[in-house]
Amino acid sequence: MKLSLKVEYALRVLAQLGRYHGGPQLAHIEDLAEAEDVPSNYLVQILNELRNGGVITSRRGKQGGYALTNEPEAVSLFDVMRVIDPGLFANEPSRAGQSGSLVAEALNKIGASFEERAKEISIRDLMPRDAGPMYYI
Amino acid sequence: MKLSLKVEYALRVLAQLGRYHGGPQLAHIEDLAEAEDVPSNYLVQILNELRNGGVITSRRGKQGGYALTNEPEAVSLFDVMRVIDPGLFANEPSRAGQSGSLVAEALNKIGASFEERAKEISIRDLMPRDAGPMYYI
DNA sequence: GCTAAAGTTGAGTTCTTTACCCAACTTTGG
DNA sequence: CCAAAGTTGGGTAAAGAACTCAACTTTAGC
Repeated sequence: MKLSLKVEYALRVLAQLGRYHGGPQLAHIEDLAEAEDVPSNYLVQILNELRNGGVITSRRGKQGGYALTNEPEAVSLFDVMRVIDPGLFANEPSRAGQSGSLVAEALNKIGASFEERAKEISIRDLMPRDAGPMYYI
Repeated sequence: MKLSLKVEYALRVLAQLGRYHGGPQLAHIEDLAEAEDVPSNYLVQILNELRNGGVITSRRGKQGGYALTNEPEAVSLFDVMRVIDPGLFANEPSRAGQSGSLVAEALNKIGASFEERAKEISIRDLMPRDAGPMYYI
């Protein structure tokens, strides 16, 4: 399942934001980058897309940072992938050639079950079970 | 489900070879390319990989051509994808970062159901139901 | 109001992969 | 022997992936 690094990065970072969820502090780019081992310069782009996609919110300035928009259990991997890698779900296979339509139909079936599965897993599932919300005192 | 054109081409051509299956004639590159609307220069490569992967057999010289190695119902889309686009199933997601392993686990689950579905569909499913074997008299 | 710490924006870069093309070679039936 | 087929290996243009960088804006707190 050739998924892009970008998607992996996004999911790891969202899992990390999940740990911050419920706590009083916003997460900083540099902290996220370090905790999840993602190049911070690249992470900037990813966080931007997640914000434009409504998955996270941000605050500028001192005491700024990032947070999940919704509860971790309300955000599926599908939601994230749709924002980060839209081509993953958008593109229809071509129906050219004599067998084009039957092939397209078969590939769509596979794609549908992929999509379905991605909808069943949430950001909550990427967080350690035992950990409650993280408070930094 | 971002699948490569190459995979689509391969499936269309195999569907076409399915139509030849049971008949006395071998399929020629040019005929396959035209029937399934695949660039013949590129198709050469694809057929080569399918042969090296054991999915099809070939004969050289005059009266040469290509044919399926096995019955169409015995070849799954998974078998084809594994040969044409090995990276699709081979690569493990990285476990770096604090959330790496949970993310990898989740992505593997999605990958597994993708793989499973691909195994359930065969070349036979890409052929028109009503058509028996094609005989060219 | 300054200032330093944050996020914001947009452009640029390097590397790999994809989707091809082409020419020279080998095999084989008639 | 020769023409029609597959075989092999090289090459290439365009796109995408994975970053990097610099200049800008916002905001808390003194």
